[in-house]
Amino acid sequence: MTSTGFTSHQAAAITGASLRQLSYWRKTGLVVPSSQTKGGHARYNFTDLIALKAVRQLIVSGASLQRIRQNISSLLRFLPTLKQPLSEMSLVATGDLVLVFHQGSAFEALTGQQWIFEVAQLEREAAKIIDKNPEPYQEVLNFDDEAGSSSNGLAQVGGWH
Amino acid sequence: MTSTGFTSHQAAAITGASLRQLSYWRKTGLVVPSSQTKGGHARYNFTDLIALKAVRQLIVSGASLQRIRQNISSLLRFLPTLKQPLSEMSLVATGDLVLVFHQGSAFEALTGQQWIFEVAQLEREAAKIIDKNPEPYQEVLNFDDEAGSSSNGLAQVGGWH
DNA sequence: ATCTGACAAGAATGCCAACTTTTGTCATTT
DNA sequence: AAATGACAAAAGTTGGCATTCTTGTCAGAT
Repeated sequence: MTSTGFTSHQAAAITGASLRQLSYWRKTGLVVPSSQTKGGHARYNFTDLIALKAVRQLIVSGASLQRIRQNISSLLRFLPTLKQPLSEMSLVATGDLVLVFHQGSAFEALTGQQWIFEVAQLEREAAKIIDKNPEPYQEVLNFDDEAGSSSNGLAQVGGWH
Repeated sequence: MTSTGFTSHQAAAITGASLRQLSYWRKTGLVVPSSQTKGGHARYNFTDLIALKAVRQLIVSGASLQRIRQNISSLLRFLPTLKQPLSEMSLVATGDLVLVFHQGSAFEALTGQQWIFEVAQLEREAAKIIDKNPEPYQEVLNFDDEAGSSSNGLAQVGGWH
């Protein structure tokens, strides 16, 4: 059985975390390497690296470890269950959460909750409302206004929380 | 000059906010309709609706108005400057910030800061490190491990903050 | 119809002090 | 080379209380 994986040094170099941090996160269970040598030395696999990088990025983004803890372990549980190739996945580590972008939709790493907002939705909503209550002023349907909205539709916000 | 735009009622119905909220947000400057009737009645344009929907979504996502204030006004300033059609844009309103997804990259609405993480980056980093420090254990480059990483690359976290 | 003003409940924020967590550094061990 | 242990500095959290912000509801004005 060859012991594959990244050493602490390598993981630190790749993810930008310090060895001390890796050690502490290991000890406190935030990110535990998926395997280790017979002598007890850490060996991180690539999924571990993803978690480490996410933690590192969250810290850089201003989150505290205690907040991060809520996300990362569930992210690690979340990743292996993904059917689609991870290559099409992006992680966005913001203030204090991790968003997983995958195949055109977004999930919140903590809950797996869907988070993306379909582009056409706000526009459709607007059109629907206008149909029901035709207003005295007529040009309401003309979205090509001074705000820069081009004719082919706009941004949209929506979703279900 | 025809007064185009959405009335308060319409804007409320489309975005899900209450009339009282629209009123308060108007009064406090969070989202001010871009025009109004001679009688002083609000007329929201589509860009305003985007902002309203974003605010609404942030509230639903658990953010407080006071946090939201930091984002929305800059979002409104941000939108009209976009050269690309807004149709290709998505907004993700998370905990307390707005991410603008546009043409494969992400911006934080407040600062316009780039936020997306290129897919190949973590993998490239890993390969680079391995090249420099060839390890005793050899299979480190084999990312097809039990964690579900498929052969065509993995997730990635990165970016510049 | 839509806005404004006024009252009140509920939520969020700021501040401060005690406490806990996180990280660096360095010495020691395996 | 890598992990562990110990000490200390820096940063983050908690709880309580006063203050401020948000929102609903309702009455009145345009």
